[in-house]
Amino acid sequence: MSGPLRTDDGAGELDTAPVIEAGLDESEARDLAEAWLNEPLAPAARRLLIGAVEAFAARGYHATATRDIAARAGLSAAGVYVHFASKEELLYQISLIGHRGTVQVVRAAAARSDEPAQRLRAVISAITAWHARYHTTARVINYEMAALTERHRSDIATLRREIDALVRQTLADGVASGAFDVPDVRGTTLALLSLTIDVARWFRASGTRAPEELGALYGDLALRMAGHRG
Amino acid sequence: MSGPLRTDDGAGELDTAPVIEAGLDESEARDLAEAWLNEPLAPAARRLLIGAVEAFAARGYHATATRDIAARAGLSAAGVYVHFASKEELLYQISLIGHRGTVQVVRAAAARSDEPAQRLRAVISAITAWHARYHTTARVINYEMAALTERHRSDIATLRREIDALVRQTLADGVASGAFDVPDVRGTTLALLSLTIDVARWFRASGTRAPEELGALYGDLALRMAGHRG
DNA sequence: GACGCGACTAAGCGTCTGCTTAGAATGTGC
DNA sequence: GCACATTCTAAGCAGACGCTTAGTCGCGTC
Repeated sequence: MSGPLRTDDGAGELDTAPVIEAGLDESEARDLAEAWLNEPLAPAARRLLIGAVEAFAARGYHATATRDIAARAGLSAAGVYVHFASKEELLYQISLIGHRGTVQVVRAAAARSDEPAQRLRAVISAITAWHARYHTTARVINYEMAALTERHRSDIATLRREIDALVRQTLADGVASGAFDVPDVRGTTLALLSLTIDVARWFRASGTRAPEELGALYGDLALRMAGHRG
Repeated sequence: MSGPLRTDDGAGELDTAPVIEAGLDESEARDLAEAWLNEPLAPAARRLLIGAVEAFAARGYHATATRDIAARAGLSAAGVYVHFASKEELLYQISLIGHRGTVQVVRAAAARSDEPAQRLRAVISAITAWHARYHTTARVINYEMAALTERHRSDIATLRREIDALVRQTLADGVASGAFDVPDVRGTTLALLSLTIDVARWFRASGTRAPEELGALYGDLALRMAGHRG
């Protein structure tokens, strides 16, 4: 079986070991930059996804030619279509895998504490660090959604809604317990997620701030925005 | 003289009357959506810029054909090149006019008070409201910068640096006066601007929040992020 | 009413696009 | 050593792309 990936292949969920680094060299950094892609795939398909992420992030989906993606993966122009049904399917798979990774990171962070303040800090700093570490992937999945078909876009929207609901609930819990002071829970949720998503736009690996440092800063800012009494 | 707009035409600065609305009807809303474009231009050039903003915002720069922009302006495909030297020049003019408008709005807001807390609130809520009201334009000028030539991109970067410097200075002033508690001024400035820019990504005119309401919310959040003692 | 001039168009240039087709190469099972 | 499936490529199709060219149109000037 196998053949090119098409939408209706329902792939199961996988365990993602959280990636933690400290003082890594260049080849480790490169491995890490591709660690978002933890699905079991044919080597050529994996190379295509990685090449597509790099190209889409650098030039945008529409400005990227399938020939360029093929070349990055060491294939001829036609080689793409052995593994993926279309250029859009490539984008969809990147978006799906990327969003699944984010959701898992968010769930893991939320599981660390039931206390609203600790949970909010953990969740926001985890999303922030993910967007910083995998900023190329994050750029593609956050800014190229318009290039997806309507069907695919609504699949992705479902995953995004889970993250939104978790942050909103954490704020609401904190208000209920008296730990937070939030006059506009909906608007503040929007602002918090907005803050973390925009990291994908400006973050450069060459900058001075490590993903974890940025996560810590944003975790603190989130507590301030929530009016945390501490 | 005249002829197609090219980069080396140095156009002077203009006064932009701030646009304030309350209870507007549909045609007023449409006028308002185009109020970012307050330069004196030949009617066809104006229609081209407006059509280009709509098309670029909806589909992205690279996915937009010059034929589509021409059609929106009621011209033939070749008509574009009577007024603009290239598709990139069209993007650059949009970016330039848009950024000039933002800078003026920021300057006007900053001029309303010397007191750091009031100034921060005024500046952040003004940038936010601008990004919400002119969200189509804001989307183009914030997310299509990579499509500009290097020369044009660095022109735009100069305008953006002014906004960044003003916010950073306001935070630093507040820290110096004891009004703010900001452990990381550089990082908090980044977060504040990030918050306002991302409005362009998610804001829809059909949503429930008016630009000014969102500005007020974000102005309050900014004071919290700055650790304002109030 | 001839002239000049800027605004505009019909047609088309060379190139690039996503994707298909027909077939070669490679590896596996028996 | 033959059959089969899979991976891949060379070649190319039909259409779209940004932009140019040659020329028409309508208007203000004298």
